[in-house]
Amino acid sequence: MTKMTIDEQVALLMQGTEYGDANLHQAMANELKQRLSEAEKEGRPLKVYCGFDPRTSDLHLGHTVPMRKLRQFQELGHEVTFVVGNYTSLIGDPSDKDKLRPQLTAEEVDYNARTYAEQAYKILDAEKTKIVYNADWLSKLTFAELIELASNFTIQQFMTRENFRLRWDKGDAVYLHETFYAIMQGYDAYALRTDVQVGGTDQLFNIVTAARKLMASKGVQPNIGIIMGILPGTDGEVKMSKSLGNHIPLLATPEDMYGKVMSVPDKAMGDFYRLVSRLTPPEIDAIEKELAEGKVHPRDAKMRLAREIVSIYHSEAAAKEAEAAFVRVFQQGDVPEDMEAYTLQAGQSVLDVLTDSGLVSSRGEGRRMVQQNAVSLDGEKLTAALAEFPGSGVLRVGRRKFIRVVK
RNA sequence: GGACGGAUACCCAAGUGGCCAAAGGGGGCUGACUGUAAAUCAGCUGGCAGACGCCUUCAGAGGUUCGAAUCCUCUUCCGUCCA
Repeated sequence: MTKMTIDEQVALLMQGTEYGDANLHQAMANELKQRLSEAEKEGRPLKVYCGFDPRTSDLHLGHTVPMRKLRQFQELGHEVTFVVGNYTSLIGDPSDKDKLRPQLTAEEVDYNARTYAEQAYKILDAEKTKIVYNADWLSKLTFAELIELASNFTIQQFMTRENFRLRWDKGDAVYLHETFYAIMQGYDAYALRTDVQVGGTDQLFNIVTAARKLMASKGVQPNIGIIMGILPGTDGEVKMSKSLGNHIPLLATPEDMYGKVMSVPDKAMGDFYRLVSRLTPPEIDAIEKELAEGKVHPRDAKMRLAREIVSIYHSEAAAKEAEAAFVRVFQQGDVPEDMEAYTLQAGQSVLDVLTDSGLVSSRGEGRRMVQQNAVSLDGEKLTAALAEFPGSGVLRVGRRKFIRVVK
């Protein structure tokens, strides 16, 4: 990447951030700018870190938002540390939930941490990434030290946090150990002596309140918080999450990933561009301007986005192929080029084939699909569930389920 | 430790002896319309059969009853208030 001015760096690094408060945003941007120039004068890179909670091994696009940000720092020549929260995971961060999270076993955390890092290297530059485990320092803290750390905070501070507040007001349990999470995260920042900490809006309190306060009390310069906006799911409404079923897994096939991106509502396109693409602020501004002026069809802007995302996790070639398949199936109403084959058995009814091939999960659902005109063979609607299956061809159920039936 | 209240299908939530496979909403699916977008409209949304009907399901285990998601007992989990 060509050398950017400090202002350009700040613009890039603040892209996609979300502080929920203009003053805080401005304060962080100012501090970042100042810290960048200090570092430049001293001829050192900024130390940047982000903690990852390895509670799942199946990452999706939403998890990559802070990683993307770390990558930007790397490209600007800064030093990135990837902190695996193997100790904090034992507690379970209460931040993004209105419910208590389950605690994981050490083995689960360990397994997840490894697969997490592997997938993270799709985004991060492995050469330039340092991976550390926070159990290395957190497990050594004594009770006396914890008391000292904890004395920086009041119950009131925690109770003003929305997620605790909500639970408190609802009369739900707020466990004492949940408050340790913020303290531990703050201690991470202190232990690493970093300039910048990246995290999602759900980490705002941990990063901006807990970490900064704790660092200050320890006499080190508080870290700057880069608080990333939340990536919405394929519904465009709420946070991407596997449990809500609106996620795009990193391990999705190119076609699937492409299709899922295309199904994202237009209104969420900007968030996707800013949070999970490699485009720079000026490039994104240009796209949004063209969209606003009607020079670009929203569909085409989204196709570009889909291509971009598939390119990151697969390859440019795979993205082109996925796009071709998408155009073929959904824009031209044709069938995919390759699909699974199913061998027709003698005497099978339409319903038999639907269930046996796994296109539907029960005979009831199969009947429903037929009744609802969702089943076709080579483009001909099949309207009798119990009729004998006509013969070989491409069997389609709904918009996106296909199978090749052969004899 | 004491006194209460709760656990219903993917989620929220009604239902307090038969008319309950269980209202309503959300979500999901299908169709129409589209740009596989949004919005909108219509239908579907436990399993088998698809005409009647049968089976499994309302935290778990027993019981009362011709009949229980609904009543009783015990168990598990959760919450509230008091200490």
